[in-house]
Amino acid sequence: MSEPRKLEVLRAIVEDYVHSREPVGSKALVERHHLGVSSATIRNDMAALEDEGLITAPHTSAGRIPTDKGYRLFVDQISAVKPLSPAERRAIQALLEGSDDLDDVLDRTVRLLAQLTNQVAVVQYPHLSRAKVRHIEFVLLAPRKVLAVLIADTGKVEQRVIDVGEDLPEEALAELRTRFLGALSGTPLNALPQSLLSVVASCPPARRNPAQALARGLEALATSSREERMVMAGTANLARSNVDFPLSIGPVLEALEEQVVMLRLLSDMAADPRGVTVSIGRENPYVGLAEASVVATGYGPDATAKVGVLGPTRMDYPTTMAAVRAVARYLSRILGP
Amino acid sequence: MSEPRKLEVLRAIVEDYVHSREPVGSKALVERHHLGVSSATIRNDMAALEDEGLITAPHTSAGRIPTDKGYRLFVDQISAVKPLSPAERRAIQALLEGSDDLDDVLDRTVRLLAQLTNQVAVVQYPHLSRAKVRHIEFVLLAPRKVLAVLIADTGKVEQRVIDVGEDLPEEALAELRTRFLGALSGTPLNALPQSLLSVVASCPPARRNPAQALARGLEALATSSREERMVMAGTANLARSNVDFPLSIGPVLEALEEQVVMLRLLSDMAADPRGVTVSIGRENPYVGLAEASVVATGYGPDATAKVGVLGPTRMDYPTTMAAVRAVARYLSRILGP
DNA sequence: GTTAGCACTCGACATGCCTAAGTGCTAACC
DNA sequence: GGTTAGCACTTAGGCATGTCGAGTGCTAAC
Repeated sequence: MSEPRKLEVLRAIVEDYVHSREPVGSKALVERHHLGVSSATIRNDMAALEDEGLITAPHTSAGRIPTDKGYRLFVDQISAVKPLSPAERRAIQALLEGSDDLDDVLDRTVRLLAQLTNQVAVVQYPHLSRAKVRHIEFVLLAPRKVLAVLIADTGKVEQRVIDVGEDLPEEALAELRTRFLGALSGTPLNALPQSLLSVVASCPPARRNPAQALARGLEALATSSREERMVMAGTANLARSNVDFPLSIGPVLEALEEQVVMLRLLSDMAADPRGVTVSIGRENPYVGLAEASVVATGYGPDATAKVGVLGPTRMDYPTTMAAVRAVARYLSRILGP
Repeated sequence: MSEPRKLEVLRAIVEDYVHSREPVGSKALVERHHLGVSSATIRNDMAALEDEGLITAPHTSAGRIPTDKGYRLFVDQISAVKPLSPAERRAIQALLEGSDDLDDVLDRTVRLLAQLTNQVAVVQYPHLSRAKVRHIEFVLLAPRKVLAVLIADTGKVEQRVIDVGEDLPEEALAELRTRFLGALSGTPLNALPQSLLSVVASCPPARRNPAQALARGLEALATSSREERMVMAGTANLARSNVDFPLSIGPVLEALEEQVVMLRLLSDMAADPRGVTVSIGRENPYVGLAEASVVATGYGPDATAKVGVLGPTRMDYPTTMAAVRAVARYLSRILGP
């Protein structure tokens, strides 16, 4: 029994199953792919593959379907990255033009990716570690509530309402604003926490408490804002591939709605040497995604922000991986220098 | 054949069908509801109701189910608003506490509403017509791209990237910023277009073009920003009531994803004397929502922003309407003075 | 206007049967 | 040893058939 042929058989099974979404048997296999052996031989190979936990039979006398482990092997060792079609290239190219706003670019990207892959696409907002403080604004909303706005020179705007704990007259707030702005303008966001300390220290004792509250708020803005938001598209594609989620797409929708879950998931996906990371079925930390796979990769200057696709375990990995990778590259190019 | 009893029969059919999601027949009807007549009489009434297009039979010998028109009559004339359970009241009360950010409040509201109704909840961002300009910031992103940020005294922050059409040195931009800010600070947002005209006019001719571009951008921010955003929750509930969407929930998900569609839909729903507006099945302008109903109402000072629920035509209207109304009231109270 | 009764229709379900697909195993083959 | 052919066995799925129950519409009587 030759080892390479066994892998070839697994590859054929995965490809056929992805294509037909039906268990694939030994005979159909030798017909569709011209392996030079008979179906009986394939049967032996398949039995071996089943022993290794790479494929499984839904019931006696049906064909085999790949297991999560089988997909994993397929993705890691067998599949070749499929080149994109010219039409797809063109669609991605079109993104380059007329790109204005960050929001705008991400929105179009995520829609495009959803359309290319016929699945749910997710894009995380880029992390702007090198950004510097451009402007700080405090707005008095109610006697004790202050809206803090932080504008970075990259164009990112973050806001948050802060409870300063005591009544603060308008003039006092204005004074604090000039103080903060004067000291912090141009500070890189990741250096903000330290700088904030000295600003607070420099405040007169009477203003110390509200200044402290504001500083905490700004710090939270600078750090937590990093990767907390995401945008997605193509949820309707889930419904089309309804069959692929035996139970229901409910849990998947829940996961998508709980953005925290998705963000954690994306962040946890370690960088892969081949550039695209895949998380298959039960490998996913979230139980609702036990029948889903996520294909993701980083983009942007240091590839910390993620872009990815979510679909059924039974997905066309080579094509999806190619699309994700291509989109990430173009995205990096657009957002780059 | 008595007219009031006919309505009573329609009511019973709607209620039973909503409860059991199965066509309801004459015999079951007289058993469950103690109407004082026999099933044969009910059959006559049902035949009449069918002639009027209020109910229909899926096939020859099944019970009847309400049509869109039947639901409409039910909602308009028959149903009584169901009081909320104490638990529900308590859940809504809890919203009042710890309410900080506008984003925060809306997020919690929409989740709560989704949970209360077991359906998809939608909340439109409130329209802030009385807001005034608090601050304007221009950030140079690239040689010709400027990020404009508009901060209102209500705490609303809007941003947009503007192409000024020509290279603009940093100093020139700073000069424009002081000019704009000086002239516009404190201007009500709805008076912004006029004020912008005079600001542009006051600019030296050399700066006229970029100033014009910036003014257009700000104007767009002030007007379009009004009600363009919404937040939603509970899409997973769609999957649970999968059966209720005979074809697929795909089109519904598409409609939800295309926020423009939903925003139009919500805006178009005229105010109803009873406080809650209902749009049933094919009454919806969007074809993908032909099997869905939307229950919505306004909230906030002038009730222009909408909060609502989307679910299958076969939904528990009285309860849903009560929940929407209650949530809208509490929301108004929180955001009010 | 209401009721009882009856013939009729139709979906849902069970049963039995058959076929196609596929497996595992054994014995022969190279 | 690896490969093949052949065969007995299993099972899902399609199909025809029969039965049952729910429900309707209609007519005649109350």
